[in-house]
Amino acid sequence: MKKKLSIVDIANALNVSKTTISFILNGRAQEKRISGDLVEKVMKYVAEVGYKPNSLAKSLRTGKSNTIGLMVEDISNPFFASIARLIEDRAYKNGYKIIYCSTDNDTQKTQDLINMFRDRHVDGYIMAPPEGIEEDIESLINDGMPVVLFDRHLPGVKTDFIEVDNLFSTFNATKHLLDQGFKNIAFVTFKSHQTQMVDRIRGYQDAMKSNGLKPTIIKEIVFNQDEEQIMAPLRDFFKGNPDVDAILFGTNHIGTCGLKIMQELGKKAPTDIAIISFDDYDVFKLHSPPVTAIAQPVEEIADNVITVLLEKLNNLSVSEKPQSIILKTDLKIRNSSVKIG
Amino acid sequence: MKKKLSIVDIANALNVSKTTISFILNGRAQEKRISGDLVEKVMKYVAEVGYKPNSLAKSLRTGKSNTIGLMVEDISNPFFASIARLIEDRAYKNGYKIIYCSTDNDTQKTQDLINMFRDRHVDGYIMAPPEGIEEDIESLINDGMPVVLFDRHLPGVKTDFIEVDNLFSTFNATKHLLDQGFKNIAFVTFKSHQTQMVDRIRGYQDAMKSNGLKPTIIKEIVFNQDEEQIMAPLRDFFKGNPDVDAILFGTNHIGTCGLKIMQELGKKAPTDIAIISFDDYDVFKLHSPPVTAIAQPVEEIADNVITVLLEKLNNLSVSEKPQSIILKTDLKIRNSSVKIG
DNA sequence: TATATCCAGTTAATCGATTTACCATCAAAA
DNA sequence: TTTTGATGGTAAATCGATTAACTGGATATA
Repeated sequence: MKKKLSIVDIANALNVSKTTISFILNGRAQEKRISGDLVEKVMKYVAEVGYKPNSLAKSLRTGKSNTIGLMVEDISNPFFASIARLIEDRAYKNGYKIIYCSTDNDTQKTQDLINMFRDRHVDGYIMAPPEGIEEDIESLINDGMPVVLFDRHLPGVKTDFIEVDNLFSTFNATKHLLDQGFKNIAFVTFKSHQTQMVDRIRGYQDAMKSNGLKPTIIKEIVFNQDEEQIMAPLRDFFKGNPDVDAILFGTNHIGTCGLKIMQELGKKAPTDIAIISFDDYDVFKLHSPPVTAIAQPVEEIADNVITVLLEKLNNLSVSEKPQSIILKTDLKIRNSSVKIG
Repeated sequence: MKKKLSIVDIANALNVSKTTISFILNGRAQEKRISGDLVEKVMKYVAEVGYKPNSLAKSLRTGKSNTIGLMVEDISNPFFASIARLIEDRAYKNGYKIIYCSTDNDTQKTQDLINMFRDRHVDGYIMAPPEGIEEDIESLINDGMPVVLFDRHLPGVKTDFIEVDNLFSTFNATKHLLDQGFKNIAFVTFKSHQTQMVDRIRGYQDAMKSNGLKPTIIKEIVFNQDEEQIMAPLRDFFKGNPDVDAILFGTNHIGTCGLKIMQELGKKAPTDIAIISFDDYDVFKLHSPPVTAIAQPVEEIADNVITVLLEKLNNLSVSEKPQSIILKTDLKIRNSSVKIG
């Protein structure tokens, strides 16, 4: 177990002060008038022995950790997993590491995680915030930490966020169902007061009303890690509402559970019930017949998130007006929502 | 922006030396004979002002970072995402944070990532290693770092690993197809010399041979982030082999791509071609008809991985014999592989 | 009486960097 | 001759913890 080299070892080996080594390694040689000869000698030796500065020590001194904290609802959800993946790539390319975790939409857990991130001196935060976390986020912002929210935002909190046009997306999807001749359209989703969910429900309601229909069939299910806790109420809903002819699901997860229940009950889409789900992914594409879905622009979201955060990390432009970026979704119309007969 | 409190601030406020504070906070008060009165006073004050030790400074001094580096092939793949999720949960419960990244099975990228992890002083490594990384892993182990591999292992390298019985799994799946009366069975997978893939191919070959058939229809596709790079050769394969009546796919990703191609070409499973894929997930469960799949015990894998790593982190039992844990898979038989007619 | 042991802590070194403040030397300018 | 300025660096403080070694006084033992 060879001991790791420190800057002192380098300094001693070359008979130079560690200050000089530090300046050279940080590209401040010119500014500090270190001779080209010495710079070359040091660089060569450093490369030769493979010396790398200890980043803990560096972080302790400078206060920067080159780490970004990423908090999503659930990293095993394909929507969040693919965004995490894209963010990871861009972050690494820019010299940042990612520490991530899943909040489970649990306020207490999220608070603990924020404390942990804080404690670890992450340089910036990216999060899909749960409810009730406003104060903690504000406190972060007051302490000068860059925070970028995505997928949803916190109404009172002044910070940048990236999300999609949820209201229009479900409005448009509901319209699509109405245009196909469906009337008893239900909206099934997770129970939540988060902005994205409120907007999705509103979109559904607005579309129904604009067609003179009552948007009354709304089923909200409590978020739970254990899938059976979601399946049970969903099953009840299907059994209790036999006259529903179309369902709009609020997220990919609940949409997938819905498909499972339909499989269980032997119901076919779209002949028995037409289906549209928020968040497109392979399950919907490959379902036969394929399921119409509201596709979020995952790459664009990830790109915008990391771009905004990097801007904040680089400019120290503290108090520019926060950006709100609203992206468009794409209603992928597949034949499952065509009314037959 | 309130300044963060340091141990010195606490010491000054209470007129006590910082050493004493440190001992108390680290539960060494008894051992160091600090009076109960003082302990109480310090604890109370610390709780009151919400002081938290700076973990960077702590890590710098102690050499421990309470961080685990997790490297998977691709965090957006459901198999790895769910394992990551489970590991994350257990790690946090035990006071460890996770830094993760995707290797893309790229040796160079993985080397860079290992260096980064090393640089960040992670306390332990969990990885699904790509090819050609043997030396780097050995160097980690020589430096006394705990390393646990999963999903595959590196034959020459002496370290713990957790994986499934790949050979039996594909043997069994192939047998199942043979029992159904299929004869022209193909094995389609990613090109790889990794142990899990070698075993999976062997399982297929052994089963075919044991039935007196030639296991010649093997298609290996180069791993690529860009899905179309996978789809194209796969499409060619389907078109070029019209007499294949069943396919065993080596991973969920390639299985999913296979389903997409079949959808494209209007081929139905199992009437046109029977399908079995390694790695079970929603896409296979919900496909109609559902796809038979080899389910890996994701929770068990994650559990074993983190348990073994935590053992290594706690015991400093340096040189016990490394454990090789081989778990069983479960062939989820669904009707798509029933030969009809 | 001299020495050892127990208290209840404290001093100072240390981890490995960054950064502020300073110091010789020499040439040119006043 | 003294002052100024550039050149090419270095010494020491600092970030915020942990930890080995020590201290001064009271009590117990030889």
